[in-house]
Amino acid sequence: MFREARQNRIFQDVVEQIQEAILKGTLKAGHKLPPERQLRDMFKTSRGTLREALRVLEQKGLITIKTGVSGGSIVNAVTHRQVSESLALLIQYQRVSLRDLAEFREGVEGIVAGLAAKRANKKDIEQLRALLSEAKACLDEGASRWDAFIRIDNEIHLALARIAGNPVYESILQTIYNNIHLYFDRFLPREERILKQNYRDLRKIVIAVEEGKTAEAHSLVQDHVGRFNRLMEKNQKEKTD
Amino acid sequence: MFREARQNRIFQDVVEQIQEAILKGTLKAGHKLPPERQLRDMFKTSRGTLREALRVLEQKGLITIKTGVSGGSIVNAVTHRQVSESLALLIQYQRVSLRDLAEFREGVEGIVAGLAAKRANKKDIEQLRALLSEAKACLDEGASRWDAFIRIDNEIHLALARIAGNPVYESILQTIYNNIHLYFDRFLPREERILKQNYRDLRKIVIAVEEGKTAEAHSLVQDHVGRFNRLMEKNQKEKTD
DNA sequence: AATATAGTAATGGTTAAACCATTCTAAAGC
DNA sequence: GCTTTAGAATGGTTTAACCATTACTATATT
Repeated sequence: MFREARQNRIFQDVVEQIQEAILKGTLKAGHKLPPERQLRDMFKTSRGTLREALRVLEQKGLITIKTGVSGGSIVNAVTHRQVSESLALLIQYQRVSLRDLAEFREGVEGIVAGLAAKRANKKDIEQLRALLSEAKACLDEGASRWDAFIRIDNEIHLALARIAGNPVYESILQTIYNNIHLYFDRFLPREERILKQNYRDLRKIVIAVEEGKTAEAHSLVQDHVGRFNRLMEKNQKEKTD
Repeated sequence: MFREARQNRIFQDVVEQIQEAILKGTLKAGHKLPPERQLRDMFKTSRGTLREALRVLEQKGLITIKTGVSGGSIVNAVTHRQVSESLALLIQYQRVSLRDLAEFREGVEGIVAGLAAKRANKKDIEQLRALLSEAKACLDEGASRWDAFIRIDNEIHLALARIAGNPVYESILQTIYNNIHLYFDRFLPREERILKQNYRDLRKIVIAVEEGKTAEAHSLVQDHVGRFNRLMEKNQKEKTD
């Protein structure tokens, strides 16, 4: 299955071989790698070195490691993986300001909405409609479901990214949404008036996508994201004053 | 300097502590961590576990490890680091098509150019002008410097991203340019006519930025990137036919 | 029979001590 | 003064053992 390891840094060679196998599709998502002690023999190396290699692969997001019997290293799907630690780190440690993120989202999500309007098929529309009615339901149930509403709101944005059909946009926005909740939790005002406004925005957006109106979808999303961002920014100012 | 390690996965705890110190600025870029054997004592763990932690930090791009006396783990700068392996992996293994990347660049670089035109100061303009005359020089020296010309072309694009003043756009575009050369090398036709056209594009773009014409900068860059992409795509088709 | 409980084995996580490989520095020799 | 060589400091690797977690199975209890 694998070559014997060579090179200065043996673990690096092991990483490359396994990565190669995963990315070339020899090892498919969901497959389980042999146990560490067996891999050690296959690569003719020591367990410590092999574990350093697995650590790197885990950090790259290529495998997930579980303990216990029937645990082990499981191959992750290559697509849809987070575009990365690094962007996540930048966001988490706020080297990137809320304003920066907001500006980015306004620009990029506008483009994505335009593409989505151009490319949505019948099934995509159905998904958007389903999310929309979930959102409505949350809103009707009152304050207890507001967090669920916000989650669905995000899902609609990510659905648009998927529908846009470009994995670059999709993975980047996914990374951003995976981390932006840090800001949402702190600065997003939970008021019915605001959430209802959001719902009306989303509804208009879905309709524009459904009717294939690219320019309208673009500007609607831009406005929606922009309004959202200004709200958070105002809230941020008030909290830090 | 550090707490003693705890948690299920000890190396994870070590990673977090060192990462915290780096991102909070306690450990500054260029600083050297103590040798492994000393860190092992500080964290009251074993060298193997400690090395797994260092491997993770290295993979995250937070430290660089060198062998030999006066080697060791050196802290990297947090900013301007690659937005990541993952996007890089997607590009390198061509899970992302040239078409996807092209579409992304057309959209995003257009936005960035608009922002740059709005925000460029005198010094920024000087930098752009300098790059532009370097590019001209390469072009005049003929075919031997064409690769240098392409490099400078990329630098101008990245300069615009920096001038736009949003680290999110900047790091993402940097990651893309760090990897896209794989496509350039294969599919970019080296013809004087094309490079000259590129130079004229760049010149117009710099002038638009200089004069603060945001909309013009936006559409010029979009056209420039678009033309470039169509060329590569045509070349890709011919080569794979 | 259904359900708890305890045992068992497979797997990753950790430790320890030694040795190897690389690289800088300083002493030795010319 | 230059070159060569020896030493030491550092990361890289190996080995062998033990610990911790978890799924499954056999047993005991109801």
